[in-house]
Amino acid sequence: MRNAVLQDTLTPKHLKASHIQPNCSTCSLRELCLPVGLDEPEVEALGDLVNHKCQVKRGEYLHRAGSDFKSLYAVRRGVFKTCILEKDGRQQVTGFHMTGELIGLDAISTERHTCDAIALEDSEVCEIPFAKLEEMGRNIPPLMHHFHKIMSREIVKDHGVMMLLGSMKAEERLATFLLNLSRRYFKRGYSSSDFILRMTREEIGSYLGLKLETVSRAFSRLQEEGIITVKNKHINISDIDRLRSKIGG
Amino acid sequence: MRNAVLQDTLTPKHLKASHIQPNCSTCSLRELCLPVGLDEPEVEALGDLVNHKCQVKRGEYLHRAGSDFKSLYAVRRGVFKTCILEKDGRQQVTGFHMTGELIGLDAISTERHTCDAIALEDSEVCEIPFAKLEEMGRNIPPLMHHFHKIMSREIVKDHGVMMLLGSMKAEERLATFLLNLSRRYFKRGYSSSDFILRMTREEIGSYLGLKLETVSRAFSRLQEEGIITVKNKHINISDIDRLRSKIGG
DNA sequence: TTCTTGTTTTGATCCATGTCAATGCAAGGG
DNA sequence: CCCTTGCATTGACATGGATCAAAACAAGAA
Repeated sequence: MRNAVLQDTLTPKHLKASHIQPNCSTCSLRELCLPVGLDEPEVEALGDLVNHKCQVKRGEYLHRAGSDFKSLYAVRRGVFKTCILEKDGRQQVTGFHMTGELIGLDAISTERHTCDAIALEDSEVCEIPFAKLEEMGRNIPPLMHHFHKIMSREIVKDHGVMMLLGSMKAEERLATFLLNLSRRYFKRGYSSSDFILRMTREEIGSYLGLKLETVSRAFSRLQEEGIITVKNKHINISDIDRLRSKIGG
Repeated sequence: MRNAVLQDTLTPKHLKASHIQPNCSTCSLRELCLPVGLDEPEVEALGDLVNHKCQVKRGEYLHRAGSDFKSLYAVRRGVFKTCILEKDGRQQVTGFHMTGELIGLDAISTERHTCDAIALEDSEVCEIPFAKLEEMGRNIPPLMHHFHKIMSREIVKDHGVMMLLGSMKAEERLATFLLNLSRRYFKRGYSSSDFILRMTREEIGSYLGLKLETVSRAFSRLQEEGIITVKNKHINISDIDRLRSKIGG
C-alpha cells in the first residue's frame, strides 16, 4: 500500500530489497536491535553487511522449517510468527516477533531452519548474513557480546513461556501474554494500553497452549470484569493493575 | 564416597576445586562439550582458562537466581536441575543437565542468573569464566562458532519443550521425556534402555507441566502395557518402538 | 531392629479446559 | 447490494488431569 511501487522491484530471490535507507545508523530501531552499544563507525560497518528492507507480504513465509540457514533476520516493520510443525500435524507457535527482534537464532545449531516464519501483516526485514556477522564480531567485541546477550535473552524468554505453559491457568496465561505485548508496544513508542492484535485467537491459543475457544472465553471474562475492552483484534487495557494481579493472584 | 578425601580440600569459595585432570585435552567428555571441533593447541588453550573439577554435593546449589554471573559451568560428572521460582511460590524446572552440557547460558543477558541450579547427585563441574571465553573466541573462530551452536541448540530444545507443554497429553509427555533421556544416556556410552532417574516424580512433573500423581500414573500405565518396567527410580525400556509410537499416535 | 522422613502408588472425586455445534460478525468480491 | 469466507463468540457436554486422602515403600538414623 504505502510503497506499492517499491514492493514491485525486481526480485533476485524471494525477498525484494529496496535501498531507501541503506544503513543501520539512521534506523529508528537502532536501540532495540543488533547495534545496541556500538559507536558510530561500528554501526556503519554493521550496516554495510546487512541487506536492508526486504519485503514480506502478509501470509508469506520468511523461511520454512528445513530450509538452509544463511542469515538472521531483524524485523524492521510488521510482525511475524514462528511455528514448528510435527509430522503428526500438531503445530506450536513458538513466538511472535516485533520490530527490532531477531528471527532465525534457532537455525544456527544445525544450519537449517527449525521453524516456519510467517508475516502476520505486510512487513519488512533486514537480512544479516550470519557468517559475516561472526567475522565482524571478532573485530568488534561489543557487537559479539551484545549478540550473546540477545541469544541469552531468547533462552530466558523461552523459560518464561515454559513456566506459563507448565503452571498457569488460561486466564493467567492470557493476562501474561497481554502484559508482555503491552510492554513491547510501549518500548517501541506505541500505546501500552491500546493496540491491535496481529494474530488470530487460534495463533494465540497455540502459543499459550490453549484452544481458541478458551482464549475467546478468557478475553470475554476479562472484559466482563472491566479489566480490558475487546473488540475483535482491538484490545484496550483499562485496568492494568488488576490485569497484573491476575497473574499468580 | 569415591573421592572423599579430595572433596574435603580447602574451599576458597563455595566451590571446591581439585587438580587431578587439569585440562580439556584429556577429558573424556571432549566430544560432547565446548571443545568440539577444536584442534589440539586450541583445546589446550581453552583448558587453561577453565577451572576444572569443582565439586557440588547432592542438593547443593551451583548458583541461585539473582546471583552475579561470571562463569558458565560444564557438567563433568553428575546431574543438575535448573528451576525458576516465581514470587507466588510457583516453581518450574526448566531443564535437567547431564555431563558435557553447559549451565548458565540464561545469565548472559542480564549478568545475573535467572534460575537456581541444584545438583541431583554428587557432581562436578568445570567453571568457564565467560569474559575470558569471549576473549578467546575472538582468536579461535571455531570455538566461537561452536559456542553459538550450543546456545542455538538450547533455544531449539526449549521450543521442543514448548511444543510438549503446549500440545501433548500426559502419557505423550512422559514418553518424550524418557526417549530424550534414553538418547542422552546412549550418547554418553550408557545403556539407552536401562537407567536410573536422578530426579523425583515431582521434579519430572514440574518439568513436564504435570502433577506428581499424574506422572506416577503415566509410569504405571506404560508399565501395564509392557512398554517399560518401573521400579522406583530404575527404568527399563523394554519396547522402545511402542514407546516412540506413544508420541503423536 | 524400630522410628522417621521423604517418595511413590493408588483410589475417589472435582473442575478447568477440550470438544462439538450453532450463531454472529466483519471484510472482500462479484 | 448480497454472498462467501474466515474468524470470533457462546453454549452444552465430555474428559483428562488436578486435588484430596490414604497407604505402601525405601533409606537412613537412632
